[in-house]
Amino acid sequence: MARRNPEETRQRILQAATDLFYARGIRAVGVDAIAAEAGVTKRTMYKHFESKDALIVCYLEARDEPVLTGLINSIANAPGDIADRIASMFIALAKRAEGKSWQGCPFARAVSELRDADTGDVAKIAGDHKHTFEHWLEMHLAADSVESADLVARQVMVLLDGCITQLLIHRDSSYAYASAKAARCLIRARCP
Amino acid sequence: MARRNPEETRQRILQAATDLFYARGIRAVGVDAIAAEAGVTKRTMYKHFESKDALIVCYLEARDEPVLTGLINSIANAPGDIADRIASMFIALAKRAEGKSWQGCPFARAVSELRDADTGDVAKIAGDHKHTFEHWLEMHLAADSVESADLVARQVMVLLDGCITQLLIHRDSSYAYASAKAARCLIRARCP
DNA sequence: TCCTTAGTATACCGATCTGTATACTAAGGA
DNA sequence: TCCTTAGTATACAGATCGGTATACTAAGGA
Repeated sequence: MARRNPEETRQRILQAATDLFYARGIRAVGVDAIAAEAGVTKRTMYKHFESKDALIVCYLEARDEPVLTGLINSIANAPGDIADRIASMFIALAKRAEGKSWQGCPFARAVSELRDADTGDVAKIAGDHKHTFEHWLEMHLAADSVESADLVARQVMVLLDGCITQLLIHRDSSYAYASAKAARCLIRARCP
Repeated sequence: MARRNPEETRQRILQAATDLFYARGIRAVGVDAIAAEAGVTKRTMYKHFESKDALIVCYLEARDEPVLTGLINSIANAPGDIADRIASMFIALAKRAEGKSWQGCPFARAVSELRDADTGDVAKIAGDHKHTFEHWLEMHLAADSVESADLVARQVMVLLDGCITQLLIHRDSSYAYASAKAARCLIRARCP
């Protein structure tokens, strides 16, 4: 089976790492398991990624765009004003969290798990990801003439990650509905 | 050094496990490191705890009361009405999160980290802990005549864990201030 | 005095961890 | 034809993992 497209092989390895890291946790998954899942020898894996740490970084960097796209679509494709549309994001989240394969936010979980090692890189990737979405929210809130769009965007970020944590612990979608109501309230209300 | 108080030895082991699990993560810490930190041989450790899994469970169960006490005190000892006092909890959290030893919520991190193994036990302990505090909040909100105290308590829980996640990722206390304002708004506002 | 208790010291088990070494194969281009 | 490329197969190194076995010591109570 030689002479395959190298880029395609690289993607298969990255996909295997993504599936396993997300499902079981980063520290819980060994490189042997990743290579086996990708249908590739460990030697080939190390030709494409110099170490497990590098693979972890690539895994997180690769999640940035699809996760953002999913969140943004759940807002952009919803009806109503900006408050309704952001509330819809929480409802969409509740639906996804019902599936067994849903395991929360890969960025928050990576930061939770890797507390001493290369926390620097991981925290930066996670922080950039969260900041990107916060900025997107701020712009869209401002476009709908919401006052203090920066503060409200930040509060929605807090609600989002809090909602994810509650869903992961309780597996009870009513936390998403409470979060949706809170978001609507914070976006619409004129708070002192 | 024989003939020590067994209960005191057990506590020393549990304290070492607590320090290491919280600082570095549960999967990242080996039983050898815990025994060494406790100044005890591995053999002694296994006389007090039958396995690492049992030690993990004891670690989490032992965190329940002190964590709750800390949160409750940061509310009970603050001035103002219930909205002000709950807002103070977020400010106190921001202060604690400035310290390097602060690493977020031990329960949420344990659930994040242990996704396949004995997730059952761990998720139950974490869920009970969160529910206990949510119930405490609900009672105190109701005592101050806040409408929909159950909903508002749930929303404060979402804000709390979201705030912790943001603080852990960004290490930026302004997220706590935004959370405090959100909590005040949700407690005081009459939302549709 | 003797036995139980609580612990130490040390060594080991098999498994798994990240990572590397050696040797081979099949596809395609010059 | 021959060389480079992309990969396989297998084995192993050195460390660490959770957990156990053997043999010993020192403090107290009966």
